[in-house]
Amino acid sequence: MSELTETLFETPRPTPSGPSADALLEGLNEPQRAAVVHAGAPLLVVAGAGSGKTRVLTRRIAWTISERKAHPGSILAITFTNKAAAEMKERVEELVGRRARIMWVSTFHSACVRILRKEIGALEREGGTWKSNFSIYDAQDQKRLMTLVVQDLDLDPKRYQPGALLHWVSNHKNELRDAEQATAEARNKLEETYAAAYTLYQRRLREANALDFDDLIMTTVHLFDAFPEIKETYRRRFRHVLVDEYQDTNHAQYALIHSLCADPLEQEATRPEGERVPPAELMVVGDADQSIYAFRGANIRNILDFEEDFPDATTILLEQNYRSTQTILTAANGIIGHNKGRKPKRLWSDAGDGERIVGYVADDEHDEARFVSGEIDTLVDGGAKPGDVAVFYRTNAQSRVFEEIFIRTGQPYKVVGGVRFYERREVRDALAYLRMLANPEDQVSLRRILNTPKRGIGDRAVACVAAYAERERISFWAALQRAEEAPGLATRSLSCIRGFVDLVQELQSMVDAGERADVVLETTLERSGYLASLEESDDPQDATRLENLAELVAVAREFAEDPQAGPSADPADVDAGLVEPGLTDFLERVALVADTDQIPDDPDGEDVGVVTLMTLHTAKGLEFPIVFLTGLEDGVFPHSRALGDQTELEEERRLAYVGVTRSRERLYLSRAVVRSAWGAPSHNPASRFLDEMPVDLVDWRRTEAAQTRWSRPDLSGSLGAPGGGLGSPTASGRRNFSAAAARADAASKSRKPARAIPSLTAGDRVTHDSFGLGTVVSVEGEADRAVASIDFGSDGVKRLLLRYAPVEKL
DNA sequence: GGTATGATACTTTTT
DNA sequence: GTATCATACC
Repeated sequence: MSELTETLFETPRPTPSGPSADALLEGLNEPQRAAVVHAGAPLLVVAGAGSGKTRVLTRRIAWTISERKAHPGSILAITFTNKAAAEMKERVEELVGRRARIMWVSTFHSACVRILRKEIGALEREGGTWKSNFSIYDAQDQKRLMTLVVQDLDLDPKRYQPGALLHWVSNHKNELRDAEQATAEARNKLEETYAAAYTLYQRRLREANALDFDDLIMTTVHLFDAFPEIKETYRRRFRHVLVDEYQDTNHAQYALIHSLCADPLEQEATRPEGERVPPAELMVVGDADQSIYAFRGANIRNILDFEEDFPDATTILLEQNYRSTQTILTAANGIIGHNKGRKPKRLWSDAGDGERIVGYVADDEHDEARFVSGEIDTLVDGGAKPGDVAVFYRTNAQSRVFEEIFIRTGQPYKVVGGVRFYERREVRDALAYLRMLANPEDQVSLRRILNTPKRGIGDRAVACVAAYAERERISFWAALQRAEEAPGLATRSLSCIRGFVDLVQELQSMVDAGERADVVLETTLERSGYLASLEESDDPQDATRLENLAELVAVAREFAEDPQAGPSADPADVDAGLVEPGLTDFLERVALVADTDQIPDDPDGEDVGVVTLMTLHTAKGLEFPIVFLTGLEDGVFPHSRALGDQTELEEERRLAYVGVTRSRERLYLSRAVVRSAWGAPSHNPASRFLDEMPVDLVDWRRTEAAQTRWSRPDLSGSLGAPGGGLGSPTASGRRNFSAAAARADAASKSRKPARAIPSLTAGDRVTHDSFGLGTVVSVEGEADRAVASIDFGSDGVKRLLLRYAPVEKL
């Protein structure tokens, strides 16, 4: 950071008149300026990787406020993560001062929660209306609830896997199709069952006064449809709507934006001219080439069709990259150029060619990790900071070998993602207690902690109470309070339940008194015996659990003392007195905030930072001077699930594009000839993405270790002489095939024989965990390894590699 | 009702 | 490699 910028930050807060127009446009190129000052018609900014889109967004907001005199409260800016939202707000505040605080800058989900907390009372549910203290169910809660639904409907959980059902439900919600519609559209027995599960699942959510992530969006859209006057309130309020990462929006999110920013026809018909609410001014920013969440419902068509959806739209293209060397961009362009049907776009840089890309073909994943580790040592010796280095991989499981070697060599590192803090068992248990206290109808949370720690309320007792609740049409919590009346309950169980009910009531009185979140949490952990049970245990893991709980208490305390600090804090709410240090607001904060704090900020000055490990998905939006892109093998990256499916392969390619463009100065590419995936070693050919880059950009290397290995007689085999040119990754892969075979053979001797795949033929109906219901089109292959083409309806035909998988489990 | 054991499946994932 | 689940036992 230059002295100049530092002084700039130290100048006093901008006066109410704000910065000068010149300052807001300073340092921007022509298309960037055009995007900042554009007024009126909907605007699409196609922003290539590293083209300064965040700068454009923040400057545009500042421009709108200070030059076009928009009220900050009339601005709604949507980002994909809370971290991005916090950063954007901060940067706008630096430009226009404190008044920027009342803007809404948040994720789709947070924005919807804020609307729903205020308005959801308008919507009906069984025996009343929704209450604003609703719980928010995440993936784990959803799975628990769906498991209960499968039990209630007496379905075979093998045939109807909760995960597959949820995927199906989620797809419907993203498309704004509710359970009634799904039921009406069901064309066969199987789909009817799926729809029945959807229906009951939604009923259970309503009974629990709970919404899942997808509901947050869908319900808001439905609310706007059902109550035009509510929609109008928000249309009047938001005059300027900005959406970041538009390529990752799904249909429901699109509909939400559309209802705020399109000129509704029905309005023109029913209202006199003067009373119409004109549409908000819309700007969306995105890059179709970086769309990597289609598998989660994101619809890349939203960005591709923008000009048709908003007929008078303007499009601005940002192609100049300010991040990477031309070498890196040429490689990235080479890869992404292989995708069909994309709008032409070519990133360029005036930063010069820079370093050549380094490639490495490893013997196996350990060798690959050794190479990365050794290379980092060399770089650090040459003056690089460990914090400048990132290691990317396709799946979280691949992080292990890197961790092993870094631990051994003493290289400090940080893994981003994987098992997150808020997904740890003890943290979720603690939060389940709190959620159940805040919303006693929340059955999933209640049942989670009912017998945690063990207090003698087992499956039998739970079943009795559940049956009683069902019969009396009362909530599970109400049934617990009246457990004496439940038939078939053992006296022993009954007294255990009484003890639990007393505990909860005592804790609830604390919540009702408006006690601070951290106090409630600590008391709960204490009185419930949860802490004691961990303290008594001699499982070493439980010591860590205690630490994590202490950390959670610290988070709660921080929140209670200053509700406006923290990544998703919304000063607008705080100023309006909406956020209180109590339980509901704390729960909302943790429900919608992932552990973004894990990602280290740019290391400045003395801080050398540590090496960062993460998946390619997590890497999106970040940048590092030095990047290692590992596991470049067909079957790993691109992922085996995507092989043979054009659509998915293109998404993998975009992921490769994202990975490559994260790098500023140096890029390393590596692959392993043999890699152990769950038990058996497998031999994978070089990733096709390697062949898609211009050959002359990459220097292929090998190390001493690899040389010795190849010259060992038992490993070199008869397929070819060791050594020789290394130019082609495919050639060296071949050479090592016998090594792979030898190891695979040795491994298989100590392993029990693989189970054959039961016959699977065209026409069979199957379920898949992610894609839901499908019909088999064809199967090719042998006993323990086959490729099946399966038609998953709206998801298209997939080709899946089956390994020892029984049909039903696919 | 609780616990130890073994078998089994699962490895993209922001909210 | 590991988390979850079913089962058999106490």
